Amino acid sequence: MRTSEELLSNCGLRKTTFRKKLLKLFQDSETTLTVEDIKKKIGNNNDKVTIYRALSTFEKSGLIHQVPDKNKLSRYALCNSKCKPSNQAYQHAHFICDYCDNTFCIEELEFPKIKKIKGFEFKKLELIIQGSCPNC
Amino acid sequence: MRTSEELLSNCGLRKTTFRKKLLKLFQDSETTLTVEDIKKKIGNNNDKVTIYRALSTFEKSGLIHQVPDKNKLSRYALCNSKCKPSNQAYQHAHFICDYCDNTFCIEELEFPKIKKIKGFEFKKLELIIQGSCPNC
DNA sequence: CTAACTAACGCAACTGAGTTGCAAATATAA
DNA sequence: TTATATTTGCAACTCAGTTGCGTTAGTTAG
Repeated sequence: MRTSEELLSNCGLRKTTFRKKLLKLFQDSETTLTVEDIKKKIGNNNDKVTIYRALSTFEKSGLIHQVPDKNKLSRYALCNSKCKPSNQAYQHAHFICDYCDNTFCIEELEFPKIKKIKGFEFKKLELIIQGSCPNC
Repeated sequence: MRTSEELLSNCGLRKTTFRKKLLKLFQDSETTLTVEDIKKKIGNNNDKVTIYRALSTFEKSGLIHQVPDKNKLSRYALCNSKCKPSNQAYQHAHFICDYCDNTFCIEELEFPKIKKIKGFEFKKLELIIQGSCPNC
C-alpha cells in the first residue's frame, strides 16, 4: 500500500501535517468514518471546518468516497482500485449495522445484473444491506 | 384504492383535516415527496412541525416509508402491498435522478439474489440506482 | 346533543451538522 | 531565504429537524 505522503503527492495535494494524519487514519481504520469518529480519533485539537474541507478535497481527488450512513451523517471510506471511474461501472455495496450504526464496505460481492427500465438511464448502482454486523 | 379516510381509520389514527389532506397528497402524487415539496403543494398555512409529526406518525403506521434523497433530506413515498413486512424480505429499489434530484420508487424489478457473507446477517436490501430520469 | 377527555396542532425557541468569510499560519516554488 | 499560494482556525452563520407547551379540534361517554 502507498504511504499517505505518496498518495497526497500523486493527487497534487499539499502534504500538510493534518492531511497526512487524516489520510493515515483512514488507512489504519478497519471501518468507515464519520466526522465525529475522526474528531475522537484525531483529538479535538483540529477544527471541524478543517476536517470538512480536507474530506471534501480528498473526495474530489478520488482518495476517499462517501458511504451511506444510518443517521444521514457524512461518512467516508478509503477508495480502492474498484472505486476508480475507469473501472467502468460504479457499483458499490455497503452494509449498515442496525445496532452499532456503523457502515461497512462490502468488497466480496458479485454485483447483480439489473434489467434496464425504459426512460431511465442507469449510471451508478449501489446496494445497501442492513442487518447486524459480526461485532453485534 | 382506499380513500385517505379509510386508511387513517384502519390504522387507528384520528382523521384530522391536515392528515386527510397530507395522505391524499401522497395518493395523488406521481413522485416521492420531501417536506419542502409538501409545504409547496399544501400551501404554507401549516407549520413544519405538524408536517414532520404527521409524517412520523404515518411512517410508524406503515402508510408511508422513507426513501433515499440525493441531498439527505427526509423524503417519503406511499407504501404499497410490497412494502409490508409480511411480504417476507424487505427489498426496495429506488432511482435517484442526478438532474432533478427526485427519487422514484422502482416496482418493476426482479430483485437479485445476494450471497451471504459470514458474520453478517442480512435483514433488508435496498438497491439505489442513479442516473437520469425520463423527464430529464 | 353536550360535556369531558385525549390527541393533534401551532408557535417559539432550540439543536446540531455542515458552511462561509477572513485573518493568521504553513507549505511550496523561485 | 523570500515571495506566493494554499491551508488552517476562529467566529458567525444557515437550515433541516426537534422539543416544550398552551390552544384547538376530534372522539367517546353520558
